[in-house]
Amino acid sequence: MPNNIASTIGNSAKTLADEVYQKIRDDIVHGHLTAGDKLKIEPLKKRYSVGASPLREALNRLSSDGFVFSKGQQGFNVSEMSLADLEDVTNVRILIENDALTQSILHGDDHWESNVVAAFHSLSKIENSENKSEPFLLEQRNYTFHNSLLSACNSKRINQFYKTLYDQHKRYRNLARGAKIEGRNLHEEHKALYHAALNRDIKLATEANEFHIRKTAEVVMLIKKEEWQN
Amino acid sequence: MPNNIASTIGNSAKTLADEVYQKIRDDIVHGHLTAGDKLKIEPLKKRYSVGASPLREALNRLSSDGFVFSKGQQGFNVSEMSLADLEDVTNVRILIENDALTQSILHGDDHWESNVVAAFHSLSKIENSENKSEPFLLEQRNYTFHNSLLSACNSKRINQFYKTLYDQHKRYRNLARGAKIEGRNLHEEHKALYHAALNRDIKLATEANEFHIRKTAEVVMLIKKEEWQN
DNA sequence: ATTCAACACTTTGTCGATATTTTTTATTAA
DNA sequence: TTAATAAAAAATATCGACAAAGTGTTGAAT
Repeated sequence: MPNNIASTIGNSAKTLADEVYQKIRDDIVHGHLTAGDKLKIEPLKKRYSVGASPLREALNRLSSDGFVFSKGQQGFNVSEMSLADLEDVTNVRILIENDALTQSILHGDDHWESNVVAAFHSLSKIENSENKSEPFLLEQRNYTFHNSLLSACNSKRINQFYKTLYDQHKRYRNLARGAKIEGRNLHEEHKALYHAALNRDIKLATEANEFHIRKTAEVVMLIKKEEWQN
Repeated sequence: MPNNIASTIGNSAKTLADEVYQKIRDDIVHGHLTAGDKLKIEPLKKRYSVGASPLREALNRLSSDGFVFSKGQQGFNVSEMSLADLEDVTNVRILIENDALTQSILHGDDHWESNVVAAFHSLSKIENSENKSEPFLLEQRNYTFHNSLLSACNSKRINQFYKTLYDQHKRYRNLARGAKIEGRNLHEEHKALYHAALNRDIKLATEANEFHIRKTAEVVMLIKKEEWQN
């Protein structure tokens, strides 16, 4: 019967390695640690206020996930970004997410439906408004919506892989933050996906999902084309 | 200019953590470490003759891959096996492998073809013979054949995920080793897959692949049915 | 300019100490 | 006896210091 705060608020007994794993992952996804950066142990110890052991454990997990790469005896680096890699994340994410979506549509019950409805409503509310002052909130509700759609997929592996792919894609998406996008209506894309899913139309829903993901990737490609000399 | 043996034979500068990762993974796949086993640090240090740091780093990577699970502050355990999990590996492996196979058939060149031909020939040679004295050799050539089929898939993520899924499936397959299988002709299944792939018939090839994988899973289910109370 | 050797830096791995947590055992009260 | 509680033991997670091994660099000699 431990009566510390963590055990009363949440249930998860997180280790330091878990925490620093999440922090570094976030920093990579949001670009605070940029592609190719060398991840030296000593500076990181100070930055995240942990010892070498949990740090190295976190870096090992991140390299399994593909956010970091380690080679021989040369330590760790933040994974590189490239056009080819963006294409890879995009294709694999579509494959995995469309499978999850299909499973969800097949197995989703009333509870699933109402979650989707609620998430879509929350997202619509700030998508429609002209007030773009809350990019964090928008990102959060965007994730909640997409996640609700897939939440009735009961494959442990698909769910885990999907989360990794979502964040890897988000890392690319963050490169294009603030870019002016011509002729794109995000809300309409979400709406199409939403209605197809609730109508249990697998073909339409997966097509809408693929379109949505590819569009996002295209925006990034357009902006980074020259930098990646393609 | 290091002149140790490793650098002359192979190229990869492996760390102790890399080595112990592979050893533990092999021991799990081959059942030397059985489902649910507690992986205590001290005994493992002696068993693999390494210190705690590389050991914990290996265990962390294995838990990312799903061979091991770690919860809160309760150390590491070998992942459990169950009917539901076998179904999950099977389904996800089919999804991933069929995508890889499709990509391979689309992009495979002459070199790919000749690799497939060679691997199939090697496999056939020992599959046809009555001599079952070499299960290790058979397993090796089986892997080489399947791998050659997928080798023209150029998605880094699919390739990595596929290897993990193959080993997780192999872990289940090993449960049924030596079981008498009625009415199954492995060679015919491989042959169908082989010809469809070389004929660039994606539909036929992926169907043959799915059939092959499901058949394997069925054998395991049949044997473990009661034990898993289904 | 190229080669080679000495140097510094980084990473990897080991070990031991410590705090925290979990599990087990023992004890007590009903 | 059973159940609840307290104490003891074991295991885990973490840190810091140090040794070993590898990498890269500098600079002199050819």
